[in-house]
Amino acid sequence: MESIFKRYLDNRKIFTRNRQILQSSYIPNELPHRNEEIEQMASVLATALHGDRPSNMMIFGKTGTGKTASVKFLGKELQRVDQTLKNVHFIYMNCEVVDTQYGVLQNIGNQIIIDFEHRIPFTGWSTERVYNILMEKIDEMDKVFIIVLDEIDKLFYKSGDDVLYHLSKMNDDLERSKLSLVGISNDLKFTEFMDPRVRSRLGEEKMVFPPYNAEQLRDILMQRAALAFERDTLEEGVVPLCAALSAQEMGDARRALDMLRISAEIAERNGDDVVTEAHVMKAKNKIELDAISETVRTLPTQSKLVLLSIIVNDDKNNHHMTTGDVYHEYKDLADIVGLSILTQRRITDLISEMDMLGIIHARVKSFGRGGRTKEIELSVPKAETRGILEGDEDLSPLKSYRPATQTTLM
DNA sequence: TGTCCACTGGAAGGGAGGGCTT
DNA sequence: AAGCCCTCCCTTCCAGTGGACA
Repeated sequence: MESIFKRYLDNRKIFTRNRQILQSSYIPNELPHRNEEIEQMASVLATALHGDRPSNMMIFGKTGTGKTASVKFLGKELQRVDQTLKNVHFIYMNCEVVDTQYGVLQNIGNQIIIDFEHRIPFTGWSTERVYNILMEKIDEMDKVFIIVLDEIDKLFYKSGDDVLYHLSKMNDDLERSKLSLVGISNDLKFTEFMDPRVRSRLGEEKMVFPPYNAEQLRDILMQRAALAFERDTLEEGVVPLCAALSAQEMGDARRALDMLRISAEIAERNGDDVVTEAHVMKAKNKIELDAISETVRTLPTQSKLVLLSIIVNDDKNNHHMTTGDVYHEYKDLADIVGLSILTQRRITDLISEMDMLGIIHARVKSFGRGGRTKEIELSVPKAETRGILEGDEDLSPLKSYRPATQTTLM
């Protein structure tokens, strides 16, 4: 019998074995169009090789402009050069994941402390204690520590500048070791709200990564495509199209790489030998849709319920609803599914969160005597979103729920 | 010009849940 | 076991507000 896998075997391969080269997390040996930036950062960080403290640095730039890749690249290089001297300890962390005071200190600590029984527990200790142990350990090692805080704005917005204050001050209290901070952010303005002392200490050096243009994106894609694809598997227009589409999206290289990879995956799954521009367009749609459904799917249950309330309102031809409208509907729905009913104050926050995620659009508007409230609109496709929400177990009693008080305008 | 609506969004704090310390 | 600590999710309280309307 012919195996169902046969047609996949017969296929010419599109990818080489090095498919992961197209992941944005992959750090290539060379970063096209970032020489200047890397050079500049290197000149600052090189101080560390002689055992001196490099200036603290802030790096700004939109998503996918190569900030993280450049810094990680430098970290790798630094450690390679430093192999004999052992002067430098490079620490990287992403503050979207580690976004509390305690978390940051704990994370740094555990990157330094190798022996298992002395690790810092993820909860239980006072922050001060973690700080003290950390400082002791750091000083004891007699090295230059470069601590990279990626997406530092997230940390700041969530937990304030206390950690940053302490970390930037730690250097003054160290006797042997030295510590230098590198902050990465895609938000240029966030430092405005920081304590001026922290701000000036953190921003001893500043850099801005400009977005890539279509041409530069093309070079980046070409470089990786050469390694990740077999010969003659890409139609000529594919790379330029990915580059052009992503250049419109603020020159996001990550996006461009994803698009290229997904285009090829679509082709592969179709059993096509060559990736065409049509595949790219499909990939573009898929990326957009996936991003939305992923955010919706990972919403907390209460937020999902609020979102569903917004959809139900929209169903009632109420396309511009207020917080009050949503809250009314929400209470009904929560009652049906047997979820505790939160206060309106809390719902206001959930609405704002979803606004920030781009799932809905909410703006404060005054209706004169009608009061001042948020006007809320749905900004995701309704049918798909409803489908996702109904897939949530906690919301299953609401499957195909339609409001009893359906107001029809006809 | 003032009133007044329907919230907004800050502040403070409670309590549950994780886990350490003694 | 009792006493801590830190974070997360949430409540309570409330001063503040843009603008239609009287």
